[in-house]
Parts: sequence; C-alpha cells; structure tokens
Amino acid sequence: MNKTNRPTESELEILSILWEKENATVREVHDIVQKTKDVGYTTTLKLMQIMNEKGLVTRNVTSKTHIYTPTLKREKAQEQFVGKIIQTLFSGSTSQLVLQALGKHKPTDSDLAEIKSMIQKLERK
Amino acid sequence: MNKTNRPTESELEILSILWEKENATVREVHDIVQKTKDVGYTTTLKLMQIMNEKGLVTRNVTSKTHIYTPTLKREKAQEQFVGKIIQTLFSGSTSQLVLQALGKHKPTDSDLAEIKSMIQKLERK
DNA sequence: ATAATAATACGATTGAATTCGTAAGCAATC
DNA sequence: GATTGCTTACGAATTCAATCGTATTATTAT
Repeated sequence: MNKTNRPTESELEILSILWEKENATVREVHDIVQKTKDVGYTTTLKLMQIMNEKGLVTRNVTSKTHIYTPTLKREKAQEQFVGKIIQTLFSGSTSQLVLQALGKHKPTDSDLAEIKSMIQKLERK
Repeated sequence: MNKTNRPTESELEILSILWEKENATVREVHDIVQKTKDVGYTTTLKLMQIMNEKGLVTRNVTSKTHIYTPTLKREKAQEQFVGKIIQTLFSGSTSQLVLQALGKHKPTDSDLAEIKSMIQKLERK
C-alpha cells in the first residue's frame, strides 16, 4: 500500500506501450523499448514484474509467456502528471500550459477544430 | 557533461522558486520549501550546490551568502516536460493534452480569450 | 577580542530505481 | 533424449536522488 504509487520514468514508458497495445508480452514491450534505449531483456522483464507487484499491471500466467495488462488507467495518469506540471512549471495556470503546448507543437486542422468546439462548450457555461 | 541534464523533482521545486524571485539565497529558498516539506537546511543547500555543478543555476559568491540564479530558462523546462508528457501520456497528440487540461481546470474568461486568439493565429498559417 | 549566529563545504548514509547475470523450466527441433 | 532457444525467477550490483551530521569559515553583537 503505497501512498501515491506514481509510476517512475521507466514504468511510464512501459505503460505507454501497454496502453497503446491493450496488452503485451515482455518480449513485445522490450522490442519497442529497445528502439530508443539500449537495455537488456531481463531489465524490462524485472521492471514489469515490479510493476505487477505494485499493482500497476496484472498478468495472465496461464501460458508460459505471460501477458501483461495495465491496470492504471491512462486518464488517471494523465491527470496526475498534468496537474503536477501545471503546479511546478506553470505556477498553477492551466491556460499557460495550453498556450505553451499550442505554440510549440502545432496541432493539425482537425485538432484545432476539436479544441475550438471544446472552448465553445466551456463558454456556454 | 551530462546528456539531458533534466532537473529532478526536488530541483524543479527549487527552480520554480528561483524563477518566481529571479534569484535567491539558500535561506530564502529553504524557507519557502519548508512550508510544504519538512527537510533540513543543509539538504536544500546541498541540492542547490549540486544544481550549480550541473549548470542548472549559477551563483554569485562575492559575499558570504551566495546568491543563486537559474540558468535553465523556464520556457526551456516547460518545453522539455510538456514534450515528454505528450509523448508518453498522450501518444504524441498535443490536442489531447489541451483537451484534458481544459476539461480538468476550467480557465477564466480572459484565459479563454487568450487561447482563442492563439488559435486564430494558428489558423492563419 | 570573544562569543554567538549563520553560512558554506563535504563526506557519508539511506533508499529507491535501474540494471544485469545466472539458474532453471519449458518447448520445439535435430 | 540431447541440443538449442526462449522464457521466467531471483539475487545482487550499480547508480542516482535525497537527506543529514559535522567541521569550518565568516559576520555580527557583546
């Protein structure tokens, strides 16, 4: 029973892969991790085992090669980290974060449309 | 010669104080840190010394009490962390981040106006 | 000057995250 | 049924962040 149980850096990387694929084996995860990080297979394995102990994932053990599924919901993690960043990096201002995000990583047209409709929804209140 | 030189959690906390005040002594920083964390003075001191070694801050040593100034720019750090978050938590989609941020903490009217004008600027391209 | 106060320097410790090596099990192939 | 190749399990080593204690040096007040 940890207090925050916030995933670490490496754990987040693995989670992001699991979120993408719904679930995956260690091998599948590792092959993707390998592309960006030079790290041994057993390292990825160990990390995922620890994540299992922490309750960040569950695994299906019926066959020899285990299949891991994330239990921490992506939205939950998003909320955690975005909140943290707003506090420490944007002195609590959500709009500052939004402006920085829009300014730096330019969104597509359809993205813009989505955001606009979100704003209109907010304005209606 | 570090590769990323990304500030740690505690370093970020200290940086956010330095950004706020332009520059500050260890004592000033520590008094603020104290309000949220129960930690000894020498801990804050040590952290700031390490940050100096890493090049995250510089210090003026002419008088006995050193004055620390951040060298890492706030925008740079914002960029780093927001980019990271977009990748790992929003599978590369900026607009998803924006939607999540707007959905969570609703911004003020003037914030909304600012965001809208930003969007218009983007649309003109 | 001496004492009291406050700052820095620095080593050492703790704890957590990350990494890897090695053993052992299982399954397919020779 | 031996060999080869993946797989998990697990202990151990390493690295790094965070914390603190103690010594030393500077400043101020007595």
